[in-house]
Amino acid sequence: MVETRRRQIEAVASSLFREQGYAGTSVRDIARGLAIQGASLYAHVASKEDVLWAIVRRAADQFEAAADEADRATRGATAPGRLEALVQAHVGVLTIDVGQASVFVREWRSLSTERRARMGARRDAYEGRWRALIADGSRTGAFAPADAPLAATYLLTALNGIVTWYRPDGPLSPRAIAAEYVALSLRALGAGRP
Amino acid sequence: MVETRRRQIEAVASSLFREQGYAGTSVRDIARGLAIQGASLYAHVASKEDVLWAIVRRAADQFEAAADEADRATRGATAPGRLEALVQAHVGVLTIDVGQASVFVREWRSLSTERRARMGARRDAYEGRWRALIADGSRTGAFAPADAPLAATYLLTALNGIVTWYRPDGPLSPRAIAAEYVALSLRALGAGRP
DNA sequence: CCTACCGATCGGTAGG
DNA sequence: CCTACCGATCGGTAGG
Repeated sequence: MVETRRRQIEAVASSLFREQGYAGTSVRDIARGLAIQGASLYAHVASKEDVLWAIVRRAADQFEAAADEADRATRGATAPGRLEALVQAHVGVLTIDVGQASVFVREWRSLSTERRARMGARRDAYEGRWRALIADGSRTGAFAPADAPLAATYLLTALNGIVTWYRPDGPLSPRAIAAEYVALSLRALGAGRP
Repeated sequence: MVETRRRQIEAVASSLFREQGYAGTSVRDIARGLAIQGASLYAHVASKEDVLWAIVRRAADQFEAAADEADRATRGATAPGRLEALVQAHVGVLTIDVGQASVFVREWRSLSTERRARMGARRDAYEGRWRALIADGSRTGAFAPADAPLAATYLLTALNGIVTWYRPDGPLSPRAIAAEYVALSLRALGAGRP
C-alpha cells in the first residue's frame, strides 16, 4: 500500500508541523511517529519539502472543492446566503483535518521560492472568491458598504484562526463553530441572517 | 550602549523570526543582520531563546499597557465605546512594530516549556479582558447575545491576522485599518457605532 | 567583538 | 525498510 504509507507519513508530518512548525520538525521526528528509521523515510518521499508540498496542495484542493460545491449549491441565492455556505465550507475543511489545515494556513511560507509563489497565487485566487462575493453583496445593498478586500481578509483570518485552538475532542462541534462563525461574519458585513 | 545593542539584536531577530520563524532562523542569521560574527552575539545575549523571550515579553507588556490605557480612557462608557478603544489599542500595538507583534502572535509557542506556560497564562488573561467586555455588553443588551469566549477569539484572531499582511509602506495606514476593523468588529457583535 | 573550536543534529545518499 | 555514513550547519564555549 504505497499510497497508504504516503498518507500516513503526511498525517504524522501534518500534526508535527502544526505543533512545532516545518523548520522545527526533523525528518527523524516524522520517522519516529511511524516507528521507522529516519533514512527509511526516503524510500517513500524524495525530500522533506515534498511532504510539506503534498500536504499544502491537498489542503488547497479541498478548500477549492468545498468552495466550488458551496457556490454550486447556492447559485442564484442572495449574497448572505452564499456567504453562509462559503463560511460553512471553509470551517468544514479547517476542522475535518486541522493538522493539514494548520499547515496550509501557517507553514506554506516555508516552501521553496517557486512553490511558495505558486501556492501564493492559489491562495490569492481563493481569497479573491471572498472579495468578489463581498463586493457583490455591497453593490446590491445586502452588505454594508465596506472595503471588500479588507473585509475578506478580516473574515478569512478570523476563520483560519480556528487552526490555533480547535481540538476534535473539545467542547465545540464543527457545526456549532460554523454556526457561530456564520453569524459573526454576516453581522460583520452588516447583513442579518440570510 | 549595551541596552541599545540589545534592542538592535531584538529588532533584527524580530523581523527574521517573522519572516522565517524562530526555528528557521539561526543565530548566525541574526548576527549577519548586525554585521558581526555568530559567536559575538553571545557577548550580548545568553541564548537564542533569551532573545525570543525578551521580544515576546516586551510585546506582552505593550499590549497590556495599551489595553490599560484604553480601559482608563473609556471608564464608564458603553460596551461598544470601550470595545472600540480596545480594538484601536490592539491594532496600534500590532502595527507600531509588526515584527515584534508577529513574534508575539505566532512564535511564542517556541519558548521552552516553563516560559511557554507563563506566557500562555498572560495571553489568556489578556484574552479574558475581551471576553469580559463582550460578556458585559451582551448582558446589558449592547451586543447581540453570543458565545462571548468564542466571539472574543473570533475578533482577536481577525485582528492578529494583521501581522500576516501589514507592511508600514503599504496603502493602508494603521488608523485606516483600525477604523475598518472597529466597524467590522462592532457589527460582528451586533452593535451599531458607539 | 574576534578566532578557533566543540558535540549534536540536520537533510540526505549508498548499498544492501 | 535497515545500517552505515556524508558534508553542512546548528547553538554555544574558551580564551583572548
